[in-house]
Amino acid sequence: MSLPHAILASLLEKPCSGAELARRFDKSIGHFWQASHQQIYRELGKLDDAGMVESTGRDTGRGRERHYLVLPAGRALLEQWCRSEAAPRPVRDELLVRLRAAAVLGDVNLTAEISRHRELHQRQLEHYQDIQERDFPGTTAGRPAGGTEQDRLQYAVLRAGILFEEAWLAWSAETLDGTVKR
Amino acid sequence: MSLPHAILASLLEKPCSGAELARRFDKSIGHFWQASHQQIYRELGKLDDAGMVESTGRDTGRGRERHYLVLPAGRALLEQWCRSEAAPRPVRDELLVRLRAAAVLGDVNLTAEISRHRELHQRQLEHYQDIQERDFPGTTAGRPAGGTEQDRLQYAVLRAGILFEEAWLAWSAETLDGTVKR
DNA sequence: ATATCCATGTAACGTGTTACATGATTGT
DNA sequence: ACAATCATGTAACACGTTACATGGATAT
Repeated sequence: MSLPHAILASLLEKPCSGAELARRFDKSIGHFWQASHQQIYRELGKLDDAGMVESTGRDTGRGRERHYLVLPAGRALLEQWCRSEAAPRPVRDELLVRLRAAAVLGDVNLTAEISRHRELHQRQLEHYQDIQERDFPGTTAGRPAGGTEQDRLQYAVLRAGILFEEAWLAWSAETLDGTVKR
Repeated sequence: MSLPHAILASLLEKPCSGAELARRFDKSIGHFWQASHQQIYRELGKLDDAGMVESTGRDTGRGRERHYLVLPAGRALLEQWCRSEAAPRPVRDELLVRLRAAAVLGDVNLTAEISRHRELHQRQLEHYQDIQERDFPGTTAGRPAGGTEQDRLQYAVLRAGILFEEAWLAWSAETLDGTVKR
């Protein structure tokens, strides 16, 4: 149940239209909470009905651009959610199910698929590193060169992405090493 | 779309009833692909209708135990799926959304929540390590002490869980260090 | 004017979650 | 007989995905 909150956070940072929100999602929050434009429009509608956001151009219908703005109630909701507790989601990965299935079937070789994933993760890691260079220059590992509390939080989020991709790379390296080459 | 395949793999390993499947799920495949018993019954019904599995005790209705067995068609389906390609799912983590929101709000301290997650991940890691000791004794890191291809695949799956939890621990350590203590 | 693209929106479906209901089994 | 428990199942809903439809804006 974090999509509405992710939307509120993004809108709070900068009010915008649904389409722009969808685009911005792809480039920031979407790195760890994805949503299609249909989901976003749906949630924006609900948030509007609930009085959490305000939309310019009511009753404008289809092709008309609508701008959204977070209302105080929306900010309060986000803050409350932000202070609440939630359990971490367990891992959910299809490739691991495939590995388990291959272990049962006994005659499926997953080397190529693991390599393919490895390259995808490699590319994702490079992407994150590019963002790091752009947004947090002068930082090679650990903590940012300085900056506000907000910078540190943003950096922490990016850092999580980097560490996960690195974990994937480490895993695929040792797995390819152990399952095939020997 | 991997739940039916996860079920097929688990059933192929050992035919059983829906309830037992649900229980076994919690302890093995469920570590990286969770499902409630309702989901499992639903999928078992579909797999049965599709002729992928066979169930003893047709028309037995509610409280009657039903045993399921994978049919050749089911095995073929699993094998085909196992050879297919799929993109890795991007990270999806609520805590990171919270961090982003906190960065926007500016007055929410997430230290306690991060610590709490850290402990949960620590426990999960220990759980995986217990499994490692039990199922792959004599292995401290890297690859198992020997064994069949199937052992190596199973080990790789477990290893993925371990590496992810370690990545979480590394992240939370450096984040707690960078965001608060200074 | 018409082709193209963009923003918004609808519809249908699949997957995941929560709550509850019913029939069998077991223990007392 | 009765309670407790277990296995199976239903219902309703939230979330996510895919495909498509409509209105407006832009360019030729």
